[in-house]
Amino acid sequence: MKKEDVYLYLQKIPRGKVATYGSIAAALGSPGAARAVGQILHRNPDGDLYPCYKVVSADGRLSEAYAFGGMDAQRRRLEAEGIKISGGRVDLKRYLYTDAKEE
DNA sequence: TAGATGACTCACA
DNA sequence: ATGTGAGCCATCT
Repeated sequence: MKKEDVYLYLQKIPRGKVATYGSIAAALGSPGAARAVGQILHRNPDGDLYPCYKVVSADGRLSEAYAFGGMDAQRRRLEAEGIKISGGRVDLKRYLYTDAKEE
């Protein structure tokens, strides 16, 4: 799994949808590499170029350590796409996107 | 090159 | 519901 793949995957997520660290890792062929995805996003070179705000935890929770303004900025971006945030979480049942690559 | 770290996730108590 | 322990992978020291 390469960080480029993660960046590409992020750009493939349609507007109004989100993905979890685990789903991304799995879609890239490395289920269980959720941490690697986290690291890649953490070392993200350009948060404005890659929609890392569309990535949430397996429970739909946002990241407290979001590198570009924190969970607050992340929530605003998600809501801007029509995604409702309830209690700091999103409805994965409605917004989770998993139809990208599947190798 | 080896060891430690972390935007994770799952299982169990 | 909360706390702990283990597995996973890319990057940093």
